[in-house]
Amino acid sequence: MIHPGNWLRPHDLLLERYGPQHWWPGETPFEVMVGAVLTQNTAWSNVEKAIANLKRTERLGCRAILALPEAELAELIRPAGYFNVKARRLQALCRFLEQNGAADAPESLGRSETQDAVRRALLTINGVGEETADSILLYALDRPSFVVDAYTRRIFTRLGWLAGGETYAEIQSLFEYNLKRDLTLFNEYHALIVRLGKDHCRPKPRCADCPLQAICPSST
DNA sequence: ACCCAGGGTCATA
DNA sequence: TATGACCATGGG
Repeated sequence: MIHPGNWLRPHDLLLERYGPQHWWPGETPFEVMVGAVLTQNTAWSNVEKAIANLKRTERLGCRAILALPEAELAELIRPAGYFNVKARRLQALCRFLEQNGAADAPESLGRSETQDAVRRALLTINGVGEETADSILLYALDRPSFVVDAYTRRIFTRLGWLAGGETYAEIQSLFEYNLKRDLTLFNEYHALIVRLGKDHCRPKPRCADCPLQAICPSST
């Protein structure tokens, strides 16, 4: 471990500033899963347009998405970018849900299995990598899996708590080892990291008025 | 006209 | 295991 610091402190500082985020922005577990795929390397504002199209046409359902020709699905999600790739990924996800008896109740996926088993299963879906799997686990299935995204890496590298070259699994382990394994904590922590990232931790940092100034070396 | 966003896959070495 | 090309829209 590079940094022996208090890994809860950033969470507390962010919570103080921003308040509870109550993530994920989505009304149902299935919508969360769809959003997790659509937001891959894509601004959330674009994902919202795509999800709005699915809702407007009453296609925001597992069976509805499977019943749609791939090209038509791609057209509906066009604003989210990579629409051909993502149309295939969404149908792969829905096929997986159906094959696992969760087509009519996505939130029930893997209820009788361990978290690790569900994670490994999710990772077999084409288009579901580590971050997407963890986002689904945490925000759609209520499983305490810590989500690591580009903001997490960037923010904690700037804090000096990461070297920058760590793998996803290494970073996730650092958080999970140094924090109490708690659904609400993991949920809020990642949401707050994204909130901070959008305001202050773009590639060009805006350190002025950053909530983490108290513990950030670049603010001196 | 750039740069970037809440990644993942596949081919290649 | 580790890079690099590729996927594509919309907002700053």
